[in-house]
Amino acid sequence: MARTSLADYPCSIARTLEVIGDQWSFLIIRDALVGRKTFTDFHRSLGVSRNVLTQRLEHLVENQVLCKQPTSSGGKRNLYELTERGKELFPIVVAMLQWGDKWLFGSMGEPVQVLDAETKSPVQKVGVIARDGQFLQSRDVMYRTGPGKTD
Amino acid sequence: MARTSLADYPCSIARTLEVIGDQWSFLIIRDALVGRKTFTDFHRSLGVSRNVLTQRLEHLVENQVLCKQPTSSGGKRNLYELTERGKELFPIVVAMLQWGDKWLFGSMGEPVQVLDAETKSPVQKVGVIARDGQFLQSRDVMYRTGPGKTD
DNA sequence: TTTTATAAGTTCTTTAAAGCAACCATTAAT
DNA sequence: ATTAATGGTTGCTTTAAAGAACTTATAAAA
Repeated sequence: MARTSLADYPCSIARTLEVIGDQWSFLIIRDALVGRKTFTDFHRSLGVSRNVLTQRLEHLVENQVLCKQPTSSGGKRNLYELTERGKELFPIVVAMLQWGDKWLFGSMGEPVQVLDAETKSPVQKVGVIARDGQFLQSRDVMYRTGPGKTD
Repeated sequence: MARTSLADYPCSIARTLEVIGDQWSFLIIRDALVGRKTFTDFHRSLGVSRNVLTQRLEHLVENQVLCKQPTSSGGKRNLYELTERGKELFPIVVAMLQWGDKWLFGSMGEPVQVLDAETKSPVQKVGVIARDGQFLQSRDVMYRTGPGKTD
């Protein structure tokens, strides 16, 4: 049967997953973050089937993560670029990258480094930081119902 | 056809997605982070079908994100708890939560707040931070091939 | 102590989606 | 003018997700 839609779950994580929570969407965003823009770029990079790629791009455009712009030359050719909303997925992508580096690449070291473009030094580890600047682990936090809680 | 396996992609993001990159795995981890441990807890919370849940739990155990412990009473009853590896997914989950709060909940405000348990104040926004402490956007970074790059 | 309920799966059927390949219409290069 | 590349679309096959029914074991209730 069809995958369950998470769009109406009263949970930001579930709703986020509804937008970007499949493998291809996520990898498209990764690709977009490093500058890929065309259908063929994505297709070659990912090895995803073309119909699925079409569908995913459409879905990301609908959800305003990407915007689709016809190229100057007109015709069918389009460019897919990250919107502001899409660009703000950046910390999630870097956090996943770092987690994979640490736990899935063992001794080889990371395949790609993320650097501050100005200073050329690697970025810090993405983490959850308290108001007072302390790094927090999952055991250091609690959860409270916020204003948008509906049920 | 079967979903393409990303396990051998030379990319930490792809490999991470192979471990946690479907909707249910992610939500299981969210649930585990807030303390849920049993099959039924997960099932009730997620509304996922039981066979799929079985499969996902197994996959997460295989990938050492969860560990499966028989309860003291013996029998079939198990507890699924996050390993260290699993707990380190915390920043990813919080980053997704915050993104969803900002972009998918509009005026209602966030449904759940994450607080520093000690001070009871909300945590900071998860972000990519440079060595010198500056918050970086996606346009502020560059990527470089690291030691683990194979092709 | 028999019945009932709950937990944790397993199995089966249906249906939707992923993968593959072939096809098509434009645009760009030769 | 011909060929190749781009950006898809269409149709087929296979797989996996959803849903419900069934199983076995433990715990609780009567």
